[in-house]
Amino acid sequence: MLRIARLTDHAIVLLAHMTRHRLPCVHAATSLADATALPLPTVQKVLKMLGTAGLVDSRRGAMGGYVLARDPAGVTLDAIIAAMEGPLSLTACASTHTEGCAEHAHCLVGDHWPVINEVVLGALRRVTLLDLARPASHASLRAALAASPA
Amino acid sequence: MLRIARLTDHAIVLLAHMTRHRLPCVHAATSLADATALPLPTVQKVLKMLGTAGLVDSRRGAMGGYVLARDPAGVTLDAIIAAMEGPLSLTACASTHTEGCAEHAHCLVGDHWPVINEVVLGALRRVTLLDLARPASHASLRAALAASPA
DNA sequence: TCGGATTAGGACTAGATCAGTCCTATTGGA
DNA sequence: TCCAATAGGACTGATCTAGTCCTAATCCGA
Repeated sequence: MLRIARLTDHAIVLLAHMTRHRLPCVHAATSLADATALPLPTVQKVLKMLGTAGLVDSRRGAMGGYVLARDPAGVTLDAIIAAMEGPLSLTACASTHTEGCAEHAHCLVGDHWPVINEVVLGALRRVTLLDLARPASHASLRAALAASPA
Repeated sequence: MLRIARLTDHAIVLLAHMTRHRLPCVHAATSLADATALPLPTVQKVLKMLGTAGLVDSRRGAMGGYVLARDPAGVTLDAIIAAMEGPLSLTACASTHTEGCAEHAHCLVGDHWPVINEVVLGALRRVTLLDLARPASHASLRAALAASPA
């Protein structure tokens, strides 16, 4: 467990596809749905969320569609997750560790969550969209991550 | 989001309490429920799961209860999460990346998940129960984690 | 030997969350 | 003016989770 939402997974697939096919620039939701074999309504929903988060730009009207808003090398995995699911917090305490946790008085552990949270976040921040879009051999990704001992 | 289950959070609170109060050795579920202000049935459920996973030992009968099965310094956060939620996998693809993912043919991203999964796992493996049980200032935890750049 | 204390194991229910779908309004180009 | 395409929101069905409860098994002490 501790898994990301499926919509987030879809978002990554879509963003990776847009990264690999940056030439036509504008991708209509329908063409993305075809290319990724995801249901169109779902693709539309995901793209809307990514647009709200500023990860993709949208163009309405005929010949409209979606474009990557930023350089794939600058888009980190944690940003994608945050766009789809809100800011990462392993527990309710992790972000704001005083409120939201009824047992805070008894829960001395709560003090540590923000730190742990930050460590996981750091791991996700080391992966960029460009890494994710690189097909097949993950030698490059592995190398990038090996820089810091896991 | 990307948060751990609440039962896992409870498990950590209980384990941390048992770590801090190792003198009486055997803790009855009732006394743990009192000490942590968690509902008794929930505490029982969590302890049962931790017992199955081998993190605590149980003694039935009068004067029975639960004891830590291992040295808190050797129990890592990822082991606790695994005990409560099964092995960590950020997506269905992450563990066994061929089956379980209907879109695998279109999803070139899937290749990267095991790597990312391992990085997050590594972060969680650096935190021990002893760290979590240490109250107040998380200087020690922060120091332990600072060993590897986040 | 008996009775009370305590865990083991499983089933069950109510609630929350999530994925997916659909509808209507808005926008832009031909 | 019409068609193509996104924007925004509401809605539903399915899935998962937390929490509760019940019965059986076990152990200690009187």
